[in-house]
Amino acid sequence: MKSPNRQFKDDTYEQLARIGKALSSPKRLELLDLLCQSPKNVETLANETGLSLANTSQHLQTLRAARLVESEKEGLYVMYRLADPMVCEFYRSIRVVAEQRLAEIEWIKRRFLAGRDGMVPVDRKGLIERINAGDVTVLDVRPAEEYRAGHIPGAISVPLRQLKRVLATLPLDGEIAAYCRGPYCVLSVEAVETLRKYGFNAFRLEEGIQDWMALGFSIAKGENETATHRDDHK
Amino acid sequence: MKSPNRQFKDDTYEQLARIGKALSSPKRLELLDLLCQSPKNVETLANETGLSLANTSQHLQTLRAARLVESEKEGLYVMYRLADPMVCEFYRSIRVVAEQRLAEIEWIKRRFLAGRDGMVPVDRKGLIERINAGDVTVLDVRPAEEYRAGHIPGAISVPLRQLKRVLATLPLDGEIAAYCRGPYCVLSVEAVETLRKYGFNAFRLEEGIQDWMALGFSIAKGENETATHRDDHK
DNA sequence: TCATTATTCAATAGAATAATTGAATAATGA
DNA sequence: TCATTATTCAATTATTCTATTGAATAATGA
Repeated sequence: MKSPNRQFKDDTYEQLARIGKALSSPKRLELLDLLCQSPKNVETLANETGLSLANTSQHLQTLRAARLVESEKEGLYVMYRLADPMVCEFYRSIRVVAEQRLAEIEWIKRRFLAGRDGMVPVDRKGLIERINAGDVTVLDVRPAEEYRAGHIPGAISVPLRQLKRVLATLPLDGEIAAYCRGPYCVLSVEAVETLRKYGFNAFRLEEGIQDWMALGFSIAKGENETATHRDDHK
Repeated sequence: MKSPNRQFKDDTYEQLARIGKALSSPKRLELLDLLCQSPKNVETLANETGLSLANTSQHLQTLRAARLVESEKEGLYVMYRLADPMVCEFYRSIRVVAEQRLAEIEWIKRRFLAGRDGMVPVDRKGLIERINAGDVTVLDVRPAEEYRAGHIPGAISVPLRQLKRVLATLPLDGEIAAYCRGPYCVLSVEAVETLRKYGFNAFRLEEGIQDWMALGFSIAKGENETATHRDDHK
């Protein structure tokens, strides 16, 4: 009964909606956010998101059906990764649109940071300049694996759990910036709280590695520089 | 029971998902596509999409709830428009991701164009160059209103229904390119079919005005140049 | 004022989606 | 081979979404 024109449009927009549907669940967006950092197995993703294993698996399969992620069996684990770096850019563009259009996001952020010591709104532009100039010690407080997959050049990998252990090696006189996965990740907030408690002059860098790239800066990949850094301070 | 961290994340991704949900329905994507061309009232949108009025209204309200579109009462009509030009860019980015990731879209396109005369795969790059050089007569076959809201510089507004009426004014010896709303719009396909039937050397330009802008080219706005053009040929 | 037109609202039924549970599968190493 | 571990599958329930219908609202002009 449908005209061929109508059929063509229906079929086509139906395909576009596959992408939209994949992005219509908060948990799937969180999974994408995590996968933008580095490939991960199902259990890791389940732990990070607070979803059950079966549920995580189902969401991942939905994302895979929309061809936004791919999976590969590696030994006993199934590793999920973005199907294409463009997916990460696209996720970022949703984030940007949402932040521009939905004032609620700003409120939620404020409410969360209010009372938290990591808060203090920083002159971000100045901070980024000082970081690029190498005037600031930069800590990458994500899991080491994510650091390896890509980090801000010169940043030191200090997964949050190890922070207390390396406090002694950090400069008490200079500035310290901590960053993590991006604006919705709270690792850096906690890192800054700890650092301040111990008297460091620490700030949170809201930008994650993807934002850093989007700002046009280069990134570094590969091994943890923690050890090296520790040696420097021995 | 939830930790503040978890609550923050849940709240935030819930907001992002508002955008995703808005994009999870084929019909809403089609509505966005149409609104990227120019503001429109509910009835026009209902006719273009084949939705009932009430249903169209509901979908539009969903889009408005996600702050992707805005509405304003103008006399007896309610005009809907994009809330921000960035929404159009964002819609385009979904389209690009979908076309890159979902091979199905290419199949659907091929299936539709197979047997249609508008098909003939054109050397698009060459065509665009010739258009920019002014070597091609370019027809904008969308409704006049959309032409007014923005068109390819030098293009002539010939809404599809008026095509037969202006055939006599078109050059039989040169090339003619027809474009419309973009790759999922079939106005230009029909225009090219008609033009060829009457012996013109006509091609379809798949790019819509948004794609044209994304290619870095300028656009023109304002009045219909049809009359002027007709005068040229009198 | 009343009739007309464009749009929205409200209620409903059917379809699709998400989370949960427990069972099934597949790779690994004992 | 068997037990273990990681993941997926299948079935169920609760929830949310979509399309439809008919009534309600709001602006317009007779």
